[in-house]
Amino acid sequence: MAKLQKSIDKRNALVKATIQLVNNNGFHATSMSKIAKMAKVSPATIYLYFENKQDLVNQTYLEVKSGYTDYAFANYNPEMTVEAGFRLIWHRIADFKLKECESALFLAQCDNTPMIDEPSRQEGIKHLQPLLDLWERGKKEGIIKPISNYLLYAYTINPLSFLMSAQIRGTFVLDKNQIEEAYQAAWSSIKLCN
Amino acid sequence: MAKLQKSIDKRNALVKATIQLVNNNGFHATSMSKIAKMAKVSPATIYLYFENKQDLVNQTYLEVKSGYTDYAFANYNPEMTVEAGFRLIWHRIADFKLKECESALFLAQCDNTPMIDEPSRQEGIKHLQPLLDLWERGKKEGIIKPISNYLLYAYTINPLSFLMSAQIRGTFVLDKNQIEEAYQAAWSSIKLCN
DNA sequence: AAAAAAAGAATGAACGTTCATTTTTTAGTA
DNA sequence: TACTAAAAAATGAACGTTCATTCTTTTTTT
Repeated sequence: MAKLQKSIDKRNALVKATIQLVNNNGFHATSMSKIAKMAKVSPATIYLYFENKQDLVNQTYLEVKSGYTDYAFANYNPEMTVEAGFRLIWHRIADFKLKECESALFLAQCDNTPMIDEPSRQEGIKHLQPLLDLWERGKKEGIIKPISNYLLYAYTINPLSFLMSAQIRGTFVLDKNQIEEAYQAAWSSIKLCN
Repeated sequence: MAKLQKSIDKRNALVKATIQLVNNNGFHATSMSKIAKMAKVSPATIYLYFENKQDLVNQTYLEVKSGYTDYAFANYNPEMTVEAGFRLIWHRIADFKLKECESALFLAQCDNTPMIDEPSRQEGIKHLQPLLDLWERGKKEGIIKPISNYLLYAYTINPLSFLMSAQIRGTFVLDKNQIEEAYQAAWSSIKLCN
């Protein structure tokens, strides 16, 4: 196998091991030696690919985050109507959170603890811009309530994180019907009509 | 000072130190000796009040959680109409999350990492029952959408956690107007009317 | 044969927890 | 009330372990 491919494989194994260990045991119980063992690599090898533990976690976060936003906007086109665009993006995000739950769970943990440093967190937020632009357009066109983007996010996208967690914890299953109900709840919370 | 009071004070200091350290540095960076130092106590003393670190964290979680639900339902009365009851509980929860943000931030971290063990987590959920009962009544009366309580929670209560985090991170401030906008978003996402 | 990648063993520091001792509180006696 | 002895509470130092990271050597690739 080519050297480069082997390197990529090893790096990916490390990133994947980090995600799985943090998901199952929490960041506090995820040590470098456990990551190394799960990735079938020497602890010392990690330091050929990452500066230190913080760097490993930051890079893992950014990789997962951009996988998420790439998926969310993959077939979005800014020419769409506001409602169609929102429906599309919302469903892509729902899809991602429910299918790629390993990634989604990891992001939920990162977003709620200080395990990620602030620069990486800021970097991760940038990728959501197309959705924010869509919302601004929706407000101008009088289709979406004229409220802060934080509110719009809190009431349409953030609930999906909670539902994903509940689903993983096994207390609840989101079927197709419920996803549609969730979409209706999201849309009715932000649409402007009477 | 009475012996009992002194004990209570010390226990409270330990619980408070745990909350503050976990909030500021994360669970992974919160050690027993740091907790002891912040509570102005010897590390050994912690073990007079708590079995071990996990027990300290579990107990802290349950204490904060019941403070939260006590506040939420303090002036709620099951005789109220569905809409009035919901409005009241929602505003109490919003109040708590924005004023007692130390507690709220701690709970948000607990709810998104495996730092709390499963029995304590289950215990913490029980206290929300009055809200679930209210929702069931609302569904029967045709006032609230006939959807899962998980969805109702995700779209009305959970967004407040996100807004609280954003506010603490300083990227956003929720004023009185915005709280009312948030309430309208929450209510319009679950109320039943064409 | 030289260079790069990977390894295991070793590092000091920090961890959660316990131990032996000291300090504080309590309760009984004068 | 003042004194004292037993009990309880609290301590700092020390325990064995594990941590993140580095060092030296071996293996693999060029």
